[in-house]
Amino acid sequence: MGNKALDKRILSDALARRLPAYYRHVCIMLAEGKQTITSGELEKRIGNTSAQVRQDFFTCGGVENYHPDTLKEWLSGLLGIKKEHHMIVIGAGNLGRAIISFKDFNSDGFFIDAVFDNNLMFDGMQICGIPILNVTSLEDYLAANKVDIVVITTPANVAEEILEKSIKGGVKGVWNFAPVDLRSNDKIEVQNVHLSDSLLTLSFRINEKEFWKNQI
Amino acid sequence: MGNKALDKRILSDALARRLPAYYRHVCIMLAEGKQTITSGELEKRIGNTSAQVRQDFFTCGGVENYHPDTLKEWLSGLLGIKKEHHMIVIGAGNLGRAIISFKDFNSDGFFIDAVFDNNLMFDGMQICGIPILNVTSLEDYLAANKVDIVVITTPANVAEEILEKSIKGGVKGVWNFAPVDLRSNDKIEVQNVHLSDSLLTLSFRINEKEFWKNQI
DNA sequence: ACCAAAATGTGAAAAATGTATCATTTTCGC
DNA sequence: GCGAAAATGATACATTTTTCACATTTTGGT
Repeated sequence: MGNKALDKRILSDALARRLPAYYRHVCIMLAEGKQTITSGELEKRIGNTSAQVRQDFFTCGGVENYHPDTLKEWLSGLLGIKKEHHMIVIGAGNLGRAIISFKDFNSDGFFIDAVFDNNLMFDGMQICGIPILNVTSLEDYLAANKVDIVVITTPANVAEEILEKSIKGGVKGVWNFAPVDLRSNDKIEVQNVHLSDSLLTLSFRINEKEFWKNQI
Repeated sequence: MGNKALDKRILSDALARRLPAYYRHVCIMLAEGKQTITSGELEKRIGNTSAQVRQDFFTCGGVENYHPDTLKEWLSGLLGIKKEHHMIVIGAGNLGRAIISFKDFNSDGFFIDAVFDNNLMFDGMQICGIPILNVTSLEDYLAANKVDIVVITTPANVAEEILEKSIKGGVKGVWNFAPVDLRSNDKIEVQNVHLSDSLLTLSFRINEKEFWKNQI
């Protein structure tokens, strides 16, 4: 067989970041009514080479054929989209509300069941039909309900504490927007987003480009 | 000299993504009143090895010393933080509002001057003191005002069009939150964020972990 | 001021990632 | 249904990225 997926156990971050893009473009092509998808077509749309697309698919165990439905099904399986994911959001600020109002996820089986905040003012209120609960009840909630993913949109100083409680509550993953670097471990997966960092990376690229223009 | 920064011209994405984290942690340490920073301390806080920190600094041309102020100053220079950056946001939806209400950037010289939307209902309104303008006036605005960075929080189908107008308007960078893969070129730098992709990557990691648990 | 301990800068080795190649398979027009 | 053209799967190769090793420099205690 010689397939890397079977002995490596953990696929590279680079690949893990490309997979959702493959899924996204396959869904678009499916919606466009395309009958066939080729690695060359994915190359054009996504920007990486067709060889890389094929290599990625190979690394992931290979797909039966390149029909849009097959590909979507196969990628769904890899990404865990077939299952339902129950999420809660910690922090009812602007970012929290923005994430709740995103409708994109729902079609892929991601559901937000509750929002938690420490501001008593919110008590009993709802956002987009989702109840806002007091964060003091978080542990009880986790004990009583199945929660797969916790979304952290709190300030930095409480993020670590939320992570601890999530682990104790048997949560599988944390989607962290607080500006701290939470770490994955064998109990929980963490995805740090760091919006500010991303803006600084952009600023860096702009700066770098101008620097080289001046050098010539 | 043999310093890579001088002949490579473009630093790797991996490094470009780490730089903001260095900056963030140096700022925290500075606020904590630390007198000295070591590569080992950055290792503990960020998670990558001290060797990588040193290698990264070396690749970027090297820093005079590891005093917090020097480091912050040096990283600021690399990231282009010393200059003022004028930004506008396209799309006054939830995400747009969330970004506008972020106060984190301002301290680093990033200012949001205006918001654009195609919904006439918003005309004349403000968000956090920032005026909402009609998107039809975007081109005129770009011609009349210095805009460094355009933030796209629109639906996917208009993102490409906004990019074109940004290029024509002399904008240096685009921070794109629409679920399309806009590309950088020699006229403009693009940073795609793709929140949904990041959630799917998390889902993939959770799924992958469970898969291997079942295999043993 | 001196010595020991710790930290840095740098080149080179090792590991990881991406690209190119090509035999085999599939598709498509006739 | 046949043959040319195109696309894939898998290996080999090249490049990039990370880690290692260690001479040199800096720090901190006595």
